Parts: sequence; structure tokens; C-alpha cells
Amino acid sequence: MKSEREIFDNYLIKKNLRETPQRVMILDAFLKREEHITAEQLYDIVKKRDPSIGQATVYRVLRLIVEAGLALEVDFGDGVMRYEHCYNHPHHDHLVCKGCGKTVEVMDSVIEELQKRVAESFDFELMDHEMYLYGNCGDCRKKSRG
Amino acid sequence: MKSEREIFDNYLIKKNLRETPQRVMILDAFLKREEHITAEQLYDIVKKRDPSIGQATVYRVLRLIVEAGLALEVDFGDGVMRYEHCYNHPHHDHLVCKGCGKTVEVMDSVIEELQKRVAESFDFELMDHEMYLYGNCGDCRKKSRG
DNA sequence: TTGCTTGCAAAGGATTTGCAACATG
DNA sequence: CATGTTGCAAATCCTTTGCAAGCAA
Repeated sequence: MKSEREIFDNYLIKKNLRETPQRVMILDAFLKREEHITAEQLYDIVKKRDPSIGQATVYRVLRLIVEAGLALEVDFGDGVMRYEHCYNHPHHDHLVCKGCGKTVEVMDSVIEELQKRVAESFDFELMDHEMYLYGNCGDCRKKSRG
Repeated sequence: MKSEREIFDNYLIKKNLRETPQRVMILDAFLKREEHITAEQLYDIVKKRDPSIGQATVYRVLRLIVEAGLALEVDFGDGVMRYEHCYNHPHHDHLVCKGCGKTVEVMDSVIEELQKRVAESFDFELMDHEMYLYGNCGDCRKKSRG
């Protein structure tokens, strides 16, 4: 099984791109993070190690990471794109708390199957989907009850 | 059954807002449109009737329409918000063709029920959800086959 | 008259891009 | 060395906001 670093390196080679310290450092910081992360959060992390790094580089490398198949963009509708690991990380959707913003990865194979069928019933070949479930988590419900 | 116009007017009164020609005209143009529409598209339509109208007004009235419960925002992930009718228009999700952008409204009550259960299994009270199915429609598949 | 509304232009926030200096292979 | 790559700042894109003039009630 290839490591994420190898996959990234192979992607760079295939595309005739170069391995630079910035790229390695940003990939590294992204991989260390378990939760999804925004470009700005990643920039903040990387800046601590190398204050001379530019935001634009973070955005550019994040795109490469996605193109290499190591990250997926997730959009919770708040105007900021988030990135999450997708290599060796099975597909899932998101449950998002409207109160505290907490997110949970969820996956229901029956829903997945039904999505495919719904698409097919309209003669669409399903390639991809996004599903966000918005609600209130137990903690937030407790708080709002007083 | 109240008309959309009545609902809008009631909303204005309740909020101590005023009924202006701009508001009426923008609501009107929105209601005439069957498909979802972007702020800019709506602006283009309204501008023809009154070239002195400002974009900002369109954005502002669109927000009122949403608040009055007459429209819903839909986000196909291309960076532009779209608005669609929701009064007397049952809930549905969207199937979007990646080739030609065509959209189909879909609704599967089993999926809806399962979404609720998934949320509950994590002690979330489901308030809302978004589901976008992205694929290739029959026409686009035909074209790409040559 | 009161204070909500408007159009305009400027501001916003996230992301992208042009560019000249700078590294990598 | 030939090209990619970087950081910077300026540019984009969509949307929001401040403001003074203009209206609805």
C-alpha cells in the first residue's frame, strides 16, 4: 500500500511538477490533521514553521492535493471550503450541528443505493453526490432547554 | 389558500417594512420564473422593466422573499446562489447533470426517513438537509459516445 | 413627519492570478 | 539552464454595506 507522500510525489512526477519544501510541508501539515481543515487554518499552521510562506501557495498546494486524489472538498455552506482526507478513508457524508458546528461523518449504504436508483430512474448515471444533514446535537439541545 | 403576494405583504407588515414598487416588481419576476434563478438573472429581468433599479435591491428583496418563506436557497457548488419557489412546492432535492447543467427535482421518502434515522442515531435532531446528486444525463452520455 | 428604502459605489471575504525573483531537476 | 514555483499584491467573483437622497405610511 502506497503512502500518501508517495502518491503525491508520483502525481508531481506525472504532471511534470517539482517537489519543493513548501509543497512537502503543506502536504505534511494537511496529513497530520485528522479533521477537515480550511485553507486559512492550514496556512496558520504552516506559517509557524515557515513564516515566509504565502497564502497563495497554500491554496495552490491544496488544489494539487485534491488533484492527486488525497483530499476532498467539503462545503458546509458557510462560504469557506474545507478539505478532508480521502485516501484510505471510506466515503461518507456529514451531519452538522447548527448550534456548535460539530460534525459527524455518517454513511448509510441503503441511502447510497437509493441515490443511485433515484438517479437511474431519471436516466442519469450517478457520478458523485453531496449530502449534508443539519440539526441540533444532544449537547446543544440540552443547553437551549436551559 | 393565501397567494404568495399576500404572504409577502403580511410579512412586510409584520416586520414593519414597506411595500415599494421595487419589492413588488422583484417578487413578481421571481414568481413568474419556474426554474431556480440567480440574483443576477433576476436583476437582468427586472432591469428591463425599470433600468434604474439597483443590484443591491435585488439581493435585499431576495433575502426578504426567503425570510417570508417563499423561496429557498440552493447551492450547486458553482459559487452562485440560486433561489427556488418553496410555497406550495413540496420539498425535494436535486439531480444535476455535470455535462449540461440540467437539473431535475427528486424526492424519495425512504431516503428522507433514513436521513432522520441516521441523525437520530447520533443523537441529532434533524432540522434540515441538502442532497445533491451529480451525474451524467442520458443526452450527455449519448453525445460523449460520439 | 418619521424612519424605512433606494441606488450608488465602496467594502467584504474567500480564492485566484500576474509577475519578477527564485529554485528544482 | 530551462521551466516550474514562490510570495506579494492586485484582481476576481459574488454579495453586503454605508450613505445621502428619496419615498411610504
